[in-house]
Formats: sequence, C-alpha cells, structure tokens
Amino acid sequence: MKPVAPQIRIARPPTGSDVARAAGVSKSAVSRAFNGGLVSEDARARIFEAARLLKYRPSLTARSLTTNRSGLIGVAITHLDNQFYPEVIEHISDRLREEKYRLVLFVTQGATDLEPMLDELLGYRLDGIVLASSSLAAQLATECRESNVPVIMFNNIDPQGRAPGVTTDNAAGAAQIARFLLAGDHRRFAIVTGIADSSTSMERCASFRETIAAAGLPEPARVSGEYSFEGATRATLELLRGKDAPDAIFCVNDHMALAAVQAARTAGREPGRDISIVGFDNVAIAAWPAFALTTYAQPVRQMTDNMISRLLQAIDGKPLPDETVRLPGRLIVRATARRPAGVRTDEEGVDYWEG
Amino acid sequence: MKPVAPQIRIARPPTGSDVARAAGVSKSAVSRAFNGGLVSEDARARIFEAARLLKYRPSLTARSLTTNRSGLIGVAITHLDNQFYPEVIEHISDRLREEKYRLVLFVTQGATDLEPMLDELLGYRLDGIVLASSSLAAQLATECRESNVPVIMFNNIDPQGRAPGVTTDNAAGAAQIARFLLAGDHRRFAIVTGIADSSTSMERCASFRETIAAAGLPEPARVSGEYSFEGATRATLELLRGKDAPDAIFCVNDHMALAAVQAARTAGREPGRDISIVGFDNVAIAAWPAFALTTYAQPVRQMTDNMISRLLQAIDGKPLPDETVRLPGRLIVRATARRPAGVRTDEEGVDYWEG
DNA sequence: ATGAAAGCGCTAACAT
DNA sequence: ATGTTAGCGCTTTCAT
Repeated sequence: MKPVAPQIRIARPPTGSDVARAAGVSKSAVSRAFNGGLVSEDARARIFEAARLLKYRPSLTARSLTTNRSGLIGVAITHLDNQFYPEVIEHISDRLREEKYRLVLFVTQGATDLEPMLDELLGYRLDGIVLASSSLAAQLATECRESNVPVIMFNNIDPQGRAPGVTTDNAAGAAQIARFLLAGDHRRFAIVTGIADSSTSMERCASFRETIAAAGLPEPARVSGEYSFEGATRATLELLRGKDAPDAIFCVNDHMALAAVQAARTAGREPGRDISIVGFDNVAIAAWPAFALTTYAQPVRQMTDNMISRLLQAIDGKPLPDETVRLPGRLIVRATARRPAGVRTDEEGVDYWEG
Repeated sequence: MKPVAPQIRIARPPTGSDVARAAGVSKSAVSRAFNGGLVSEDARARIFEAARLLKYRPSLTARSLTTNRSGLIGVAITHLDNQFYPEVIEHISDRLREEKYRLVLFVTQGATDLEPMLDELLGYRLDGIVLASSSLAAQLATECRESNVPVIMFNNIDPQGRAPGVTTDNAAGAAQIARFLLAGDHRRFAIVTGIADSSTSMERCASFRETIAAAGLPEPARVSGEYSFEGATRATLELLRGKDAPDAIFCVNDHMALAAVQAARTAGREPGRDISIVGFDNVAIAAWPAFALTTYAQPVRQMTDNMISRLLQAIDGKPLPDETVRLPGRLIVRATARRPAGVRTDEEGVDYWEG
C-alpha cells in the first residue's frame, strides 16, 4: 500500500537543468552562459531571463566538485581582542572579495590539539590557508603543505623559514625603537614580551636587545605579558616596583603597550614624562588621545596585499617558495616616549622618526 | 600527433574509493564507517587504518552535494573596528565549532549593493545566515528567507519584526540609563546616536527620550556620531560647544562613548566630574582604567547562545518564528557618570545599578 | 553486514 | 554555437 500523496518537499533551489528547460537549451549552455563561454546572444538572453525568473544561482558547491576549486580561503587567527587582528581581517576580507574568494574564519583557542584543527582545515577543500598568530601555526603549515594545500603565514612565521610567510621587518623595527630610545637618553631598558614561542615576540625582543647591547648598555629586563592585557599590566607593575625601575619599556605589541601605559599611570608615572613606553603595530587605538602611543607601524595593507597575491599565485599552480617577506614599517612618534631630535612630520601631519 | 607523456598531475587528495580499495571493501562501507553506519568491527578497523595511512579526510564538499548540507554558516558583519563585533565573532565561533559548523565571514562595506551580497550569501548553499549590524540586514533577511535559507538577525533587528532576531532589551536598557542619570541629578541631556536607519540606535534613542520626557524634563539634544570614532568625537565637541551644553550624554554604543569621553577631556571636561557619559555594550575596553566607562552590558554570551540554538533548530527543519528575543542586560557603574544612590556590588566586585 | 548502482548540480571533453 | 556524455567524491536506497 503506497502513500497516496507525494511526499511534501521543501522547495529546493532551482538547478541549472531547471533553467535549461525553461530556456529551451541544454545544461551545458547554461553553464557556459554563467562562465563566459560561447553562447549566442539569443540563447544567452533567454537563459538569463529564465535564471532571473527562477532566482537561479549556480551551486558553488557542485561547481567546486568539478573544478576542484572551492573558492574558500581559510584564515586561522587568535587574539581577536588584540585590535590588530580585526584590522587584518578587514584587509584580508577586502582583497578576497575583490578576487572572488570567500573567507572561512577559524578562531583558534589558546591550546588546541593539532588534529581536530587539521580535520577542519583540510576537510573542506580550502583553496588556500592563512595562518595568522596561531601558536601551532608552524606545525599546521607543514601538515597542510603535505596535503598540498597552499599555506602562508602572517605576522608569525616559521623561525626555520620552512614555510612562506609575511611579516613586518621585526628586527629593523625593534632596532629602530631601541635607537630612538637611546637617542632620547634613556639608560635602563625593559621589554614586555609576548608568549614564549611566538616568532614575532622573539624577533623583536632579540633585535632590541642586540641594539642596546651594541650601545654598551646593560641588558634590558624582560617580563612576559603573555600577549594579554592583564598579563601586560602585571608585567609592567612588576617592572615598576623594583628600585632599579626602567626608564623605558618596549612592549612587543600595542595591545600590551596600551596596558602598560595605564599600568604606569596607576603606579603614578606618566608615560612620556616619567617613563617612556613604545609599542609595535600602530593599531587604531594607539592614536586615541587617551594614549597617543609612540609605536612602530606595521604596513598592514602591504602585508595583506603581498600575502594574498602570493597565496593566489600558489593556488594558480605557481609554486610558492618558502620565503619570508619582511616589509619595512615606520616609527610613529606620539606622546608616550620622550622625543629625541630628528622627529619629522609627513604630509598627513603624522610624526615619525627615522634615526 | 598526441603528446607522449601523460599530463603531470598534482597529487590529488585520496578519495573514499582509494580507501575502499586499500581496505578491500566497497565505497559504501567506507562511507558508513565514517558516518556511524553499520560496519563489522573487522572492516571498520581496516578502513580506519587505510584512511590513516592515506591521510584520507572525506570531502565535505562532495558530501554536501548529496546531503544538501554544507556545514557552513554565513556571518555578515560590519564595523569590525567597534570592539563589540570581534567579541561577538569569538562567541559565535566557539558555539559553531562545538556544533561542527564552519563560519564564513562576510565583512560588509558601508554601502554595498544588495545583489552582489546576495549572490555571495546564496551561491554557497550556506546552511544558515547570521546578519549582524549590516545596514541592509533587514532587506537581506527577507531575500534570504525567500530562498529558503534560515536567517537570524543579531543586535540589529527588523523594526517590523518580520524576521527572527536577538537583541538586548534596548528599551529597558536605555530607560534604565535615563533613570540612572535622572537619579544622579542631571538635567540637560543629550544623545549621540548611530547611523539613521539602525534599529538598535533608534530603539535606544526612543526609549531614552521617553523616559526623560516622562520625568518632565526638556527633550534631549541629539547628534549623530554615525557609529564611528571620528563621528562621535565631532558630535560630542559640537554638543559641548553650545552655551546650553548638556550635563549628561548618552552614547548609543561604547565605541562612540569612548570617543566622547576623550572628546570631553579635550574640551576640558572630565567625565564623571564635570559631565556624565554613559555608553552601551560593555566592551572590554570600557573597563580599562583610562576610561572606566559606565555602560549598559549586553549579555553577549546569552545572545549568541540563543541565536545559534534557534538557527540550528531552523536548519533542522523546525520553522523559526519571526520573533525578536530581547534579553535583559545590566547597567555597569564605573566612573564616567556621577553615581546616584543604590549602586550595588556583585560577588565579582562589579558595581551595577538596578534603579 | 556488505556491495552495486543511481544521483546530488555542476563542468568539460568531445561531437556535431 | 550547441548538445551529449562522462565524471567530480560522496551518500543512499535497494538487493543480497
């Protein structure tokens, strides 16, 4: 005994065949019409009209099965509370939209396992992957490459240079900050670092120390701010407590520098007058009047442009060399650090220092 | 004349057939093994072993073609510079991961056309869509629903209630802020609003005005801060310039309130002493010592939980009623507004006011 | 418990 | 310029 009524089905999106039927052509004609193939004006017109009527949109899922392209780029990112990353996401998103790719976002937790992460990243046949600021980024990168998915690292690179990546020239930046502070007559330096295994933190830290050492001054004190606001607050307070408190603190990123500025005030020291604090990133908040943070600006736009271009090339089959591109930034001078001579102003009224 | 050498092909990811062959079973067996179907212990073991060796991961793209589920949830969002949204993204991302969905992020521009947006959203057969803070959200919502894709609005709802959504109870929140300010003996009120067609801004604004009116006090001045930092700065400065300058400013969100606080200082008025400023959202930055912003906290966690649960139910076929769920928040008392009587402290040391 | 076969919506050779 | 055909990698009846 069969059911009398046909099964009620949810209205399904129209397919290319539906359009073909309505327009009186074959599926292939429809496909060609939507992909810039050869179709007569006449047919093309009928096809688009039918498509419009039926509200047809090609299923990108089905398409990706045959083209072997998903149109999806994965972006793995942490520390969304650090304003730098939302800014990065906006830039990436802009570029990707221009290039007709969609952005699949993976907000990675602090300590995640590698495997589940990989299942997520590799299960979808993402066309490419951007690894920004994840602590397991370097490991992820090698795994993904084994699976033949183009990967590129952003702002946090593989220290051994075994994966393609883009960063600001951290060494140059940190060295310039050190020279700036030296020129400002500071003598007792300290560094608030990020998490231990962060390449970014290590590079900036190392270069800063070298420059200070080269000037013949004592080794800067170092405390980890763990890349968090609270961590940096604690770190700064700890640095300020000692009798040999520093007269200049370099925070490895702005997120922590902003915490440091406030911590210093809490401790009764006004940055720029009683103590100098310099950050790295030049996030939007750094320019806020409440902070006026002196900081080294990362060229975010250029970094994302370079990264996406290279990634797309790799997707198009051009092999991506394991090269780390290091782009130069600029030291933006505001008010949280004593100003040495040589500060200049650009056309837009921004003060900067080139040593 | 044919080419002699076969075309060199990039190593392709292994397929279910590869695994089946290696394990000596059929494709269907592999599929069942990976989907909790009926397979003998023996076969299952061989299948997983083969899969491990070949590094096989089922193609979710192909799967979605047959199951008609993509496992993708679209999230459309603007104003990433407003720290509220990165926070929201983190919460959404957490929940989605738990539920085995991936997040496709659409950072919508200020003024985008509807159509390209729709092509993007509907082309991928997204299982569901979250519309947060887009100015065209209400229009997008109706369009998507016509295409049978579950949609839910977040923090910015359809004023006519023709689409499901979640917000904080904006009316209750704004009214409470007004009562708080009234209790603090303020008399000349002003509002810094968001963009004109934002439901959120309108709701908060309307309720605030009603409460002030009900108290028999003159209509608050209103200036648009356009949801931007610069806009809010200008708006505040403008308000402060007049001879009849307000003694209390309600900013429709924290992002603008933070600008207002700094603008007030620029104008020589210290918030909490010379003028009172209250925000809405309770973003992380509001708690920073530099601001200590008094603000109405949105229950972000509950909002996203509610939203995702409902969205997933809709995806599972349970029809989603066009209901706007309004969750209660809490007025967090910090230092930017004069404190009336009745401020209490919770277990975590947070000061709040319930009127 | 297992396999064969059909089909999801599309694209891409290959004919014509 | 257009249609036919054969998959893409998977799930899902339907037999066995």
